[in-house]
Amino acid sequence: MEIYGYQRKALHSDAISTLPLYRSAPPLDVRLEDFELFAIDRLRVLKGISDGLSRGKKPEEIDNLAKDLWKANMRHPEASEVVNKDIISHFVLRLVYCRTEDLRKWFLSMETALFRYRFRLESAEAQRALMAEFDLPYKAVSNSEFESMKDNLGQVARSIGQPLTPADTKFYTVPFEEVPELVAGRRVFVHKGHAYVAMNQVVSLVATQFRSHLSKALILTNRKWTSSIREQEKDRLTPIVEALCTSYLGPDYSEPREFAEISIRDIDQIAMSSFPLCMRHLFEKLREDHHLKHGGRMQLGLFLKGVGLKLDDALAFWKAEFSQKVGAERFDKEYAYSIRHNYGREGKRTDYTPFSCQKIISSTPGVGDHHGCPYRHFSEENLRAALGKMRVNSRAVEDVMDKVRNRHYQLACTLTFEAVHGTSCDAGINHPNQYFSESQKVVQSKVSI
RNA sequence: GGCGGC
DNA sequence: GCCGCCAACATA
Ligand code: SF4
Repeated sequence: MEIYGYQRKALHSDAISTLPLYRSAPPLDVRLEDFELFAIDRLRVLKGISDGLSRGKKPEEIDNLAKDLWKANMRHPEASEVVNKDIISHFVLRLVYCRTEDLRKWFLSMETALFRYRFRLESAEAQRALMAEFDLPYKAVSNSEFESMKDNLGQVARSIGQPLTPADTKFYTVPFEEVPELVAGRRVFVHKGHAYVAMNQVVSLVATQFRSHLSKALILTNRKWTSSIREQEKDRLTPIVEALCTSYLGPDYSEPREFAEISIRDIDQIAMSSFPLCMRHLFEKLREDHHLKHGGRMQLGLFLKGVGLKLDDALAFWKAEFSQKVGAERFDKEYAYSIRHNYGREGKRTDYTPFSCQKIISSTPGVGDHHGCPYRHFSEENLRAALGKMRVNSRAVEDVMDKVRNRHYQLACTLTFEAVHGTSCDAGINHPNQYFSESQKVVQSKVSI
């Protein structure tokens, strides 16, 4: 419809698939209030996925999450309206999330994650139709062909750490020049000019397409919005869009508290994926010894507060460990007060800021202490071992050690961050909580590629 | 961990 | 032996 400057066209894939590609704008024969209701429902889904990602949930957990969220929010009493709701809600949210770089990025990631999950559920024919829409000329590998290639395919699969399971035998072929990265990385078997691409790889490629299309569309929408739509829809859509913008369901830093909550259940996953080495080490020692000395409790405790662990959860978390060592009653007596105090609930009621890198680096841990900065306070041997556990490749380890020798501990930490996440960190690391939130950003957008 | 109170 | 109170400080 010309409101969005798109032409209305039939969705080819509609006939067999319920997963739209959102390439054409929706017809507007919907009650105005439904625009908003639909959009809010979809927002709940995206927000839920976003939360799941930032809690370090694994891909299959995200799948389940997406499934539940979709079921819970995107129903419609009339079956025929389900697809409509899907499309309308998507386009309304485009208007809401097109306006800034950050909003676009968030929306893009969440929509892509959602798409990826839904794509996998489609039938083989529907998937092919969708791929055709994206000009991905893939051909399914027949059973007999698969059998004859089985050994070769299995070998490649094993070499990239994803051995074939009897259940998952879906492969596609494509002219090998279509997938240069996969070929270059030897992640696919190539035979007679054709690359044999596994289903999960196909999903990634399709998702990438989806992502890039949507990304461009969002930029376009942004322009149209500011230039014409906002004015044109002054009495209809615009108020709705504006209301949704300030909605409490927004992404990231718009809602510092509510959004960032971390629960005890997924704290281990998050520690693995996003804690800087100093905190990771404290965390592991705590789990191992069920105890930390004062300096460690301080450093880790405030950090966790900064990460979004609420007071009650913090108390439960520390108690669960400490009581194994000193007993619950002694925990209540000797440690609980101090935790509440750190959260600003006792005495002067100051909500203390977590320690910075400088503070940590200049601390002087004694024997039996586990706080401090590993780059500064670990022996070379221990540091190497620790970096190995974070799966930093040996090339990067040497770079890190080099910085350490020159006493550039924060730079060493930054290099570690970059090696672990495969992203550059131009800002540099100067606060553990900054490391954390920077890491979360990467983890979030990475999963949905 | 430090300081302080009984 | 019982207990209270304190420290911190990045940041888009
Ligand atoms: S540089 Fe900062 S964040 Fe990194 S380990 Fe040292 S103290 Fe922790």
